[in-house]
Formats: sequence, C-alpha cells, structure tokens
Amino acid sequence: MKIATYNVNGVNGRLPVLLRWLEETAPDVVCLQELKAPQENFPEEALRNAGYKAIWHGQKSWNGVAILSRGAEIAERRRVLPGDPEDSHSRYIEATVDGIIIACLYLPNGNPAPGPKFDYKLGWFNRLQVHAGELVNLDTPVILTGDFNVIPTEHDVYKPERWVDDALFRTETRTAFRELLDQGWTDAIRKLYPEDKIYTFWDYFRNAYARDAGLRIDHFLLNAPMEKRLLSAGVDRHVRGWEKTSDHAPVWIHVS
DNA sequence: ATGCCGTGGAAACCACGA
Repeated sequence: MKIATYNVNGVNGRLPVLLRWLEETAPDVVCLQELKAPQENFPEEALRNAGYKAIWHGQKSWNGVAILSRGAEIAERRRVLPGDPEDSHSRYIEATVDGIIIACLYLPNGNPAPGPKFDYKLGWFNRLQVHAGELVNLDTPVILTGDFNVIPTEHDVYKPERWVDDALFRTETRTAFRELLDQGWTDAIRKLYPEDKIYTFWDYFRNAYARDAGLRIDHFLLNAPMEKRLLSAGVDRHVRGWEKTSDHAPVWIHVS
C-alpha cells in the first residue's frame, strides 16, 4: 500500500500536474495540502475520473486539505484539530482508510518570527502535540503526514546558518517537533535514510531546484504499529521539475 | 538573499507562502 503527501500549492491551478503524477505513480492514498480553493471549488469530478474518491476541507484563497483514496473507503474522523474553537484555518483532516488512521495536516508557516504568526504556529503545534498524544499509543496503525513547515535538523536544509531565525528552523520549532517525535513517532524518511540529503521543497526563485537549495519539511510520522509495517519511502523530486509545478514535491511511503 | 516567483481574489494591486 502506497501512501503519499503533496502540498500542491493550489489544487485547481495544479490539476494537470496532480493528475499526471497520480497516473504515473498510482498511490493508494494521497494527502493534499494548500488546496487554495473554497469547499465548492474542489475538483472532485476530475479526481473521480482519475479513479480517486476524496474528502476535503476547503477554504477561500488559502490553506485547505484533502484525503484521496483509489480503492478503500475513506471514513472521516474529524476535520478540525481540537483545542481552539476560534481557529478558522482549514489545516487538518483525519480519516480511517483500510484500517489505518491517517491525519493530513498543514502546519502554519509562522513567519515572520517572532510575532503573532509565530505564536499561532506554536499554539497550533501544541494542539497537535496534545491530539497526537492520544493517537500514538493506539493499537491501530496511525500516520501523521503533510506539510509540517518544520526543518527538523541541520541535515534537512541546504544552508542551515541562513535559517536559524526562520520560523521553520527556530529553536522553538525544532524543539516542538522533537517533543512530538518523543511521544513515540517515527520519522519514516529518517528511519530508512538516516544520513542522506533529502529535500521536499525548493523555492521558485533563485533557481533553487537546479541548485538543489532545498528543505525537508513534508514528513511522515508513524506510530509503532505502523512503523512495523514500513517497507520503503521516498520523494518524487522529479515532479518539482515539471512545468507549472508546485514548490513542493510529493513524498510517499510503502507499507505492508 | 530582506519574496527575485507563484497563486488566488479582488480589482489592475494585495495577502500570503517558506
């Protein structure tokens, strides 16, 4: 079973690229972030014609998350991260697919830091920690995946010294991610590739992709029952080289 | 290297992203 995550940066503007990638790689389940589309403008029919059923939580202009499935039914569990009734951003959706609990998330960027946006990021992160703490010890396999907007370590960025004051790499952010892992989550890519230079995002400008000036910010975190079933993982980085592509590349895992 | 690009929405510029 192949499960992927992809920050599409606009699901309608990105539709040709998304459909091409789906046809090429045929993942069984896909988590999408940054739909940038209101609920009624999600390309449900185009994805159905490509073989995918979907649940999604849209929002005008920004954010938006979705879960697609090629075969198994998608049983939605929640579409809001608990802990703040005032939070209006569509950044979280969670479902059971083929016996696996899959949380699709788009953690706030948080720049500029410090400031209110960084405070929102840390608050959202804390709510994620609380909720993840309830998921990690389930006997059910659980996956937290999506765009975490976290550079976990200096090995996950082309020039760490340039990012120390950035919301993606600040001490508070890395500490929060470490605390999340310490609950008992396994970073699937780092489990399989402890040393390799692996990126999932390259800026649109400064020729970042050609220079391989990237970041690893899209992650798969697995609880113990899921980690036991991990077979392989990777980044479809060639997709970042396509025309009219997202600034993120798809990331995937293969589980038994 | 402090958004130089890209997207969506509103209005012919702006907010936002990482």
